[in-house]
Amino acid sequence: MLRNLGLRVTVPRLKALEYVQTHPHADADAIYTSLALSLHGVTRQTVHGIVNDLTRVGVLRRVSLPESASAHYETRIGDNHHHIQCVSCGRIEDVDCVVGEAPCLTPEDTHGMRLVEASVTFRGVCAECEMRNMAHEALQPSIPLTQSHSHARTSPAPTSSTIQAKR
Amino acid sequence: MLRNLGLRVTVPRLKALEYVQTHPHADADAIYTSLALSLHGVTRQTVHGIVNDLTRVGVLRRVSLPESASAHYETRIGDNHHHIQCVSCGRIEDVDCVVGEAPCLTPEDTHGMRLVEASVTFRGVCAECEMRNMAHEALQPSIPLTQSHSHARTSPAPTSSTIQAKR
DNA sequence: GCCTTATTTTGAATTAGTCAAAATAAGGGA
DNA sequence: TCCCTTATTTTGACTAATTCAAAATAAGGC
Repeated sequence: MLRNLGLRVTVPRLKALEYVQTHPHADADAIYTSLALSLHGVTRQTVHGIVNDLTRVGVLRRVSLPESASAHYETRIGDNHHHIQCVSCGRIEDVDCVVGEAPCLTPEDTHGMRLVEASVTFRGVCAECEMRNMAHEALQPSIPLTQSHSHARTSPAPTSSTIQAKR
Repeated sequence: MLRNLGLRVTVPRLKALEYVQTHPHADADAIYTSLALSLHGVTRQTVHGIVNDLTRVGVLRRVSLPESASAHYETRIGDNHHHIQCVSCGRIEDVDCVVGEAPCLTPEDTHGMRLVEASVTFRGVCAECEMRNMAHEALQPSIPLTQSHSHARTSPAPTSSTIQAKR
């Protein structure tokens, strides 16, 4: 499978591929953690090398989402499907098909660029986070008038750091 | 303007805002470089604090694009416009949304999530890069059969590092 | 003009990822 | 099957983007 793409078949590559197949949208760190369990010497660099190679030959697809600092990988390629991500916990799901105005997917003005791809990312709030946020709001019914970034934090706001922590 | 959003009006904030207004899609580092010219003590942390605050109150919009490691900021908010980015040089342009309001597209299956927004990102190749790439192809007409990530690089491939270098 | 407290500054840490050289191992050819 | 070439992995250092926390500063309501 890898061989006729010009890549040698190695244990780390196969394990990484298997992991992404069973864990769609895994990031490099998750793959590393998984590989480290069975192989003793693997490092993050190895994983980065692998995902870069596999992405280049088209076995993996790299997905960058606004709520995640790290790139995610998936084996489902070829169908240009999209993603929906919870802005609160970072959960990612596939979206097979979108409905809406076609013009939204064909820009009127490309500013002289040749279009390669249109990727749609939906940002949402998953049921669990919605629930959790409601509970919080019940305790803090009104929006404070003043709030700063470093002090006077209103709540343990589920920012991207929370998302990272979920890994 | 900032005052009735619960934020104090400070010189760094005003300068940062002014810079983003005149330089749409600026990233934190570009803002920092600009501020450092006129203000002597500003640091990157200050800029991050500012853009975080201004984004939170809705004066700025944070834009994360696949080809850029860093976040970009813009003052054009409220109209739900999209972006097209050159995959080669990282240049970003606005693409107007025909619908104009938040979710201009909706997924067939939201996987139980409440939809917040559909962000559409177009990836393309700008005219200049197209030109440059053609010149390169003329020199290297065929794709090598085997290629690795660390050695045997085919060309100074315009990856994201190239984009970073543009800053 | 003072005082509270939001902002900025200072300094250190974290996360994601890259680069390069040395060691290892895949797999085509003898 | 063994050897040799060279792709891949390992080792180690490094960069970029961003965050965290405590101390110093300054906005703006009184």
